[in-house]
Amino acid sequence: MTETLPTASRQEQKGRTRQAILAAALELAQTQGFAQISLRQVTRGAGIVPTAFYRHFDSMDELGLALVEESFTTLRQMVREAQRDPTMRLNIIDASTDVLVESVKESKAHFGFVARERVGGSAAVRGAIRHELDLFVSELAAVLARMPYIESWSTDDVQMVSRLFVRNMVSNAEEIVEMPDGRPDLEARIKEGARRQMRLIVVGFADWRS
Amino acid sequence: MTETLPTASRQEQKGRTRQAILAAALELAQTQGFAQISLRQVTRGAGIVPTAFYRHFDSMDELGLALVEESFTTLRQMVREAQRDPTMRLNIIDASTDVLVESVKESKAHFGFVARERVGGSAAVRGAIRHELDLFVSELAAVLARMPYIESWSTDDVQMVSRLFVRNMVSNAEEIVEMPDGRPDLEARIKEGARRQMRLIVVGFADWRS
DNA sequence: TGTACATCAGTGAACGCGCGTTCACTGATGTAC
DNA sequence: TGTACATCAGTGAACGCGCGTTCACTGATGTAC
Repeated sequence: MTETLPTASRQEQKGRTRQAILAAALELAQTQGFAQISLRQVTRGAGIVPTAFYRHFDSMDELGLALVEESFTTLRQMVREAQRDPTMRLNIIDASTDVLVESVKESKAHFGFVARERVGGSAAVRGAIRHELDLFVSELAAVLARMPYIESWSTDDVQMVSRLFVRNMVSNAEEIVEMPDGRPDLEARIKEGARRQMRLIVVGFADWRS
Repeated sequence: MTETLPTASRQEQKGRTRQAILAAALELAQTQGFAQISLRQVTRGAGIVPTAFYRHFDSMDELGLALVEESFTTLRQMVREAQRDPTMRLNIIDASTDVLVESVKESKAHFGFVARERVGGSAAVRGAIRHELDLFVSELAAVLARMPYIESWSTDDVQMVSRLFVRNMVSNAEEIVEMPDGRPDLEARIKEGARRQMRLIVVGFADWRS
């Protein structure tokens, strides 16, 4: 792409093109899956010529890994938001369900990317997502361990609860991503289901320990 | 393919080629995902020329739908086996976990196909799997409803339990499919996790009702 | 501040490749008499 | 049982297409003096 804005430094412009590539790839991946999209489709979507792609990424696999990174930044932001939420101390289950649903609706593309490519992507992308999800489970466990009520549990139990939470998070994110727009009834159903599942896990583990 | 066995009738031979196509596609889909494999790869694997493919399927999508059907036949066989298992009456949770793990190990390709293509496949295949899984949830609910202990629950609760069971079944099947061979320690871990999750669901719903 | 040169993001032509699909065909199996 | 014809699973050549990647290039931005 040639110069369009008067104040663009070389590196600003390069960054903007990189973002355009990432955005185009994320958009295309939503309908076809990342493994199905071609380098040429991406560059067409980003408004550059195919060969310019190589100024930013060595291969489609590297672009995929960049999208994994971007997606997990979004996920971690969700957890940070949840921690800041004051209603969290009063009612973990309802508050975190609300944060999950709102976050997923806000970043459908990133959550959908993780849910889809976790299992359907190329070997490299799949591996990176697995690794990030494992990290994420441990990070969430560290957060949960400091919560009232949970703080008395064993490390193993907290890790297990975290694993189940993340599994449910991925499942529910899948459902929300595929939810057609303008169906508040469906959203309420999914939310109620997510709440019940969380309660099942928390109550179940409390019973366990007693 | 020209005649090889002396007793092959035309339709027997056709059926054998069809099976070779299905087997080759299932095998290739395991490593690359069904959406990533080409008609020519499949026919190469099946030992026929690309154009012969059209004697059996109109398109790769139709082949995918045939694999969905085949896979769910395997899944339903698992439920039937579980129902015949006499230890089921005594301990639903342990017995059904055992049946699940054994069935998945025995039919990794089919379970992997469902877990993978449910979310990563083409629109047609994805849709067919969603539909079959919904049916499967209802069928399992009908089976569960006749179980001692559960038979007193509300229809809604049984449906919800069935949904959670199937969700956990898919998650655990994913893990077992990806399990490297010859790791009985990992298998035991997954089995123990699956047992705990089932117990969480069953105990959680019992509490619910009281 | 002005000039001469370096850098480098994006261009455009060209390539060889595997793809899905068409078509006319072959020759073994199946059927009618 | 033998012959003549029909069926049809699998063949092989050919096609146009989008793909990833190479290469020499252009021209605006950046830098040294």
